[in-house]
Amino acid sequence: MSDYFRTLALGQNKRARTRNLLIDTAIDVFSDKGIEAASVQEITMIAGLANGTFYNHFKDKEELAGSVSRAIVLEIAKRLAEQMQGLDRGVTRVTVASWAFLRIAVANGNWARVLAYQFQRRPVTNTIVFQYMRADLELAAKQSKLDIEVDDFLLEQLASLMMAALHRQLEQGEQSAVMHRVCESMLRLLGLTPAQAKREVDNAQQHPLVSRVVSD
Amino acid sequence: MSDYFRTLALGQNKRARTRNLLIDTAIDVFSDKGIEAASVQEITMIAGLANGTFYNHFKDKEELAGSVSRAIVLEIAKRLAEQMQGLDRGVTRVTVASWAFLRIAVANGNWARVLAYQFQRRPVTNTIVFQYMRADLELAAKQSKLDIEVDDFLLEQLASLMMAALHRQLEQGEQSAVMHRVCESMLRLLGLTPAQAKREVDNAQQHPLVSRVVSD
Amino acid sequence: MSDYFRTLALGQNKRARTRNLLIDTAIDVFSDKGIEAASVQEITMIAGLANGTFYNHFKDKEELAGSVSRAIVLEIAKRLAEQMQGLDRGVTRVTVASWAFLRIAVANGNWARVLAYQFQRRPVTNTIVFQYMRADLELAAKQSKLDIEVDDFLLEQLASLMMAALHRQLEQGEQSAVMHRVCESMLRLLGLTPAQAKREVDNAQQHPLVSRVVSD
Amino acid sequence: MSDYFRTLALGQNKRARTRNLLIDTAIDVFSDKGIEAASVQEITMIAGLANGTFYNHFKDKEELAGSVSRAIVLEIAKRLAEQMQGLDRGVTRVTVASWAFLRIAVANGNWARVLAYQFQRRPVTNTIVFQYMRADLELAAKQSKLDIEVDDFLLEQLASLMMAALHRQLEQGEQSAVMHRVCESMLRLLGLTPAQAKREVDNAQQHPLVSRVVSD
DNA sequence: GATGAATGAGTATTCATTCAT
DNA sequence: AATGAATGAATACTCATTCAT
Repeated sequence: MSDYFRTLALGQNKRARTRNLLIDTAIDVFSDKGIEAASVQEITMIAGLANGTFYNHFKDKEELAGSVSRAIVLEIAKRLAEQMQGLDRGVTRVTVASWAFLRIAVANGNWARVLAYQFQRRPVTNTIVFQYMRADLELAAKQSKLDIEVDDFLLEQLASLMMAALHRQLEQGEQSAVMHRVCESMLRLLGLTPAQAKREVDNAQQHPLVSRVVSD
Repeated sequence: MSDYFRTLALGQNKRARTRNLLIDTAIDVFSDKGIEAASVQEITMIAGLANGTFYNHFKDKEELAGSVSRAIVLEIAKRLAEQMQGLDRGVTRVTVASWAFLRIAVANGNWARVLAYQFQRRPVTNTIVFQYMRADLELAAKQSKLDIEVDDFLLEQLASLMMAALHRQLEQGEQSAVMHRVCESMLRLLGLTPAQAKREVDNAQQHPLVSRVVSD
Repeated sequence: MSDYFRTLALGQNKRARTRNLLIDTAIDVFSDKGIEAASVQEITMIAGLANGTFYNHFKDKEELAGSVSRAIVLEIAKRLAEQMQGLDRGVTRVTVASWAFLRIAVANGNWARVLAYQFQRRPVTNTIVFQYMRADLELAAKQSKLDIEVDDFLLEQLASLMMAALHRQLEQGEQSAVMHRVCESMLRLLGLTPAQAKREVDNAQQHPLVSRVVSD
Repeated sequence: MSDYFRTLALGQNKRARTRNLLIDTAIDVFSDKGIEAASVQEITMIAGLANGTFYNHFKDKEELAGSVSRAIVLEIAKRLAEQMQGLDRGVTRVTVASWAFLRIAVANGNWARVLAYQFQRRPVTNTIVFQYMRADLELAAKQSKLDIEVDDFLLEQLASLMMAALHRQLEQGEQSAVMHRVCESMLRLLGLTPAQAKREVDNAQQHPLVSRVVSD
């Protein structure tokens, strides 16, 4: 059973610990049977809490689902932000961030599943990660004179490609080939030629965020 | 209220007529509140039928959802097949078919919504339309020496782009700009340069399946 | 699938043939899942008839259940009557009849099951077989000066012993040991000593109705 | 309305009290219309509880039926055990226990009905009462050199005789004659002569468990 | 803050029965 | 006689939510 967020809250007060226990449990249950099919009762039971405790922390399942995805995305964003500080080339940033995002999500199988479920329900493009992505895209567009319009629809298209990659890997296990390919697709979509796209992705693969992940 | 499939069944026996009435009603209800949230009771009530009648025609809601999407996709495929007989250029076929598919789905607002809901639940790439798409892609790859691998994952990526376009138009109404753009994206993803992609889509827009639709 | 009663009705009119088809089918379904759990719809479907046809022949499931058990019991009684004409010793008649009844019922596995189910629902002691049984008991009581009172309660006790034997054999297959034992129990209940009871049953086992059955 | 088990739970926590309220109510409803025909809704309504409360205590009606019969049988067994401590003669124990069991069940009219219904559904011979019975039978067989084989089938035969007596008294009211007679039958079945059986039952009738019951 | 028993609306599903064809 | 589509009452079961302790 996941204990990621519970562990993060170890030093905090009881309220925070119980809340994160619920989030950890929800990640497991959501990823197991989907968000719709999961019931509050099952989550609290598995968490070893009483039924009513849930409502001391969340208004309803919807709020929980939002908190869960936000917590996951925030956690991934935090790791990305730390390591991408040096990069100042937009295209590289986009490529490395996409690949690393997928990698981290899939490495935590349950995170990927929950994000995939949540993406079906509400667009993810307004999450923090995609706000960073938008900045990187604008940087890349300016630097590389890309033939694109950086707007919501572009982000949605890129996001849906990433989700297609998540789905595929949830069925077939983590595969760097899938990530390589979807990153190429994203760059092609941004206007790079197949050859350029391939070269960019090959380079990105060298970045610690990506390569280290591959090896561990 | 939709009456598309009911109308198709006008000449047939009562069983077929009731069945298609249920399908028409389900399209409305599904598109209104989603497939999960829709209840059998609501569908039968709106259809003006008794609760139990549903189960004379479908095992459960899942079977209905499958029948509904299949009926819609088949209907779209039928229209496409008729009009695309003359086209023998792979890239053109892919472009026209994608645009026309989107156009027909969105023109029947409820069809698009149901397909979008169903796509979240099961991959649509094994439906008839995507079997045609695969053939066209193989043709295009050979004729135009595209740098792609025609496999399931390619289809899934293309499908997810189309669904992104559907979603967008469901929120903001039918827009040829959105379709133009997503078709360009698809072609870029197949390896065409932005300029080539734009030219292809501009040409496709002249095809009756696309332009006529725009006008009706 | 059973076709016993259908075959009996081969020469008769269509009404009789359909009716007996329903009876045959009901025997199968009743014996498979019990009378309560069986549904009219399942019976007609398996019979290859339309739903509504049932009600041309029976008022409801209860009437069918009655007809089915009556048909079975009558059929068994007919076979017994033919072969027991020569016997004029009451105790022998009771023993042979009981054993033969059990044997025939169990040999038609489905008959035994249906009788067992029906016995739970209504006392069987007013069926024709038990009317014969009563006569034989009275004969035996007079001839052998048995210390019994031949009344409904005696018949019910004997019937419940026979049903216990049926149940046992339905679980474990036909076993002459079970029949031998339950017949001894019945005779003990009628006041015979264990030794007498054993002797009577040993003799009864020679009777064609019993021994022939054992061999076929 | 029964309140036997509710009363037993008076000192316990609310959960136990509600549970026993459901058991008491179920005894009434089961005995009124049978276990199959009873509905969960009716039971909760009569108990004055909400529909869903049922499922906080029992998985389904089947589990309730099991709990109800177990509670009844356990209660009867408890009373028997207390009062039969002095008896060390197997045949007497069997006779007294059988008679007392029947008497207690019938005195609580609804208990007898529920047991009769449940017996039709699952063999009762593996309940606690019949485990005691088996021990007593083995004792009796050794002490009195009975010509019997103490196994499941013997218990089933004896149980079915007892149920025949229950049925009879449910229709016609409690009658010591019926009990006297079925106890004689049981002893005959164990190999006693009619005269011995009668004497044993006459003696057993003097035992407090039996005679006191008769008087209260 | 946590508990957990109780609630009751909501949903799926079955099935005997009717009746027009 | 048979058909079979339609009915709708009946029932089981789930689950978000409340609230007294």
